[in-house]
This record gives sequence, structure tokens and C-alpha cells, in this order.
Amino acid sequence: MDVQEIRLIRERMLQLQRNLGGQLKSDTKCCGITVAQCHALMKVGLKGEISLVELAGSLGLDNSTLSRTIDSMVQAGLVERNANPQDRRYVTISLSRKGLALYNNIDSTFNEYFASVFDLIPEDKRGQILESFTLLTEAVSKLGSPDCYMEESTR
Amino acid sequence: MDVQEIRLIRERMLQLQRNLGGQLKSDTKCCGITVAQCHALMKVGLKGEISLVELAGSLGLDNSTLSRTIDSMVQAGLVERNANPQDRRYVTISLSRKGLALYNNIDSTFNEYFASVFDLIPEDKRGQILESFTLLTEAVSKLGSPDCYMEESTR
DNA sequence: GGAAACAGTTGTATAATACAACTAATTCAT
DNA sequence: ATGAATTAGTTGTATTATACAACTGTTTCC
Repeated sequence: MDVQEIRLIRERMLQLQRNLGGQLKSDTKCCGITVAQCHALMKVGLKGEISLVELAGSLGLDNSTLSRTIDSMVQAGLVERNANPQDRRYVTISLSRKGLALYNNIDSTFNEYFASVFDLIPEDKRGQILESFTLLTEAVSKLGSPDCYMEESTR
Repeated sequence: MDVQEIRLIRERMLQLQRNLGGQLKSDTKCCGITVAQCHALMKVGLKGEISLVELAGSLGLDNSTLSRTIDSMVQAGLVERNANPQDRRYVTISLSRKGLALYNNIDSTFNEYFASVFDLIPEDKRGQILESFTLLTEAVSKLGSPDCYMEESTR
């Protein structure tokens, strides 16, 4: 793949990220939660119940960061923190009734949103988009992060 | 497109975003700038010179936020702020020599990174990935943000 | 020539985040 | 079986990222 194409795809990815990020920000704001809370909410909703470390790991956040996000969500009545009786080091985080209602609401909103995005895309292209994301996600996961690329001269 | 596929693609997009975000974070950290500075740096580098409002707009940030990011970049010797003599309301932001060196460094690192990502992907799939991103980005831009979806009951 | 619009900065508040130091619980190895 | 190492989670502290509101200049436009 030549540099020109790579530049182009980088640009598109950034733009997509900004668009979706902006959308998420206004959505979450309008329903009274923060972006971080929304990410956690969706993951907890998906898993049903999950420990703090696992949740932090799957969101790529530090445990301390997540601990405080969960604090705020407990405060807001969205999730419950329960000690795990098998291993008392763990807490199990699960959605409250209110949290579940919000989760379902947001989940279906996102589904509808993407459904209308795909409505704007020719039918015969839709399959390849899913495949493309799968391929890219796999490749990026496999590759991991590159080493530091800075040279002393530019520091 | 059925709900199952939409859920899947949402999941993939989130994962991709987290992976790339994590990579960006460690890259920027290792070269001594912050993520916000990196975004601004790349945009200024691409444009050559740009006003504060235009830069803020294209990054989707508030002017005040960007003004302070630029403060820190001036401090770090990465960019220059110059009054525009034509219209003295504007400042022109441009890269310093040091900023340009860093820009080129990061730009080629990203290019190499994505080149190696695409190396992991079958050759005959590469074209469709670019096309997919183009289609999605366009569709999302066209659609804009949906209205607030929260119902009172869940607040 | 004043009103309206615009670019940018500063004050203030908050969200998001990480690292380090800590407590409590569990596992493991001698 | 007991003391060391590991693990889960929390709290202290610091920093980054961000927005909104109020403000200062500058330009445009009736």
C-alpha cells in the first residue's frame, strides 16, 4: 500500500473518530451521564456482572480511575457494588434497575443510529464494511504498540 | 442490516478505537508531548499555517481549550503564534523547526505503523478497507447527531 | 460612527486520567 | 502451616483535557 493511501486512511479514521466522539459526547451529556460512565455502563450491561479489574482492563483504564468512575455511578444509582463471597478481594459490579433501563435505551439508540448510517450506504457495500473492521481490529490487536520512535535530536 | 451485525460492528469500532487510542497515548508520552498537543501538531503540520478558530473547529474543540493547548506548545517550542497583519484579530499558528522535525517524525511513524498493520491483512482486502472508511465517514458526516433520546422515566 | 460580529484570551469549574502508596484477601512455596 | 508474594481494590495527589462565561481588541456593516 502506498503512502498516499495510508495518509488518506489515517485522515478518514481520525475524522470518523472525531465525528463519533462528538456524537457520543452530546448523547451522554443529554442523558445526564459522562462519557466515561457511558463506556463503563455499556460494558457492565454487556457482561451482566464484572469485577473492577476486569472492567478496567477491558476499557484500558487504570484500576484507580475506574474505581472512581464506579463511585460516581453508584452515587447516581446506575450500578451496584457487591463483595464477591467466593473471593472477598473482588467486588462484583452490576447494573441497578435504573442502570439497566439506561443501558437498554442507549443500546437501542446506538443500534438505530448505525442502522441509519448504513441506510446511507449502498447495500452491496455493507458487508465489506463489517469485514474491514474485523480485519483491521484483528491486525491492530496482533501488532501491539511500536517502540518509541523519537530521536534525541528533535527533543 | 440486522441488529446482530450492527452490534458486532459497534463492538469492533470501539475495540479499534481503544487500541489506536492506547497506542497514540504511549507514542505521544514517549516523545514528550500530550495527546492534545499531538493532534494539534499534526493538523498544523498538514495545513502549514492556520488560525486558532480554524484549528479549534477542525479538531472539534472550544477556542479556549485550544488557546491553552497552543500556549503549552509555544512554551515547548513546537509552534509559533504570530499576529496576522491583514486582520489583527487572527493569529497564525505555524510549526517551529523543532515542531516540524517532530511532525515529520510522527507522520512517518504513523505511516510505517499502518503499513505494517496492512501487511498483516490479505492484499486483496486492502482496497476495500479504505473504501469502507470513506463510505462510513461520509455517511456519519452526512447524518449528524441524533436528538436526545432519553425518556424522563429513566432519569 | 456606533452596533454587531468575530478572534482570541482568561477565569473558573469539572471530567478523565495515571502513578504511587496503601489495606485487605488469597495463594504458594518451602 | 506460616510467612512471602501476589492480587483486588481504594485513596492521595498531580496533571491533562475540556467547556462555558465573561472579557478585550479588531473588523465589518448599516
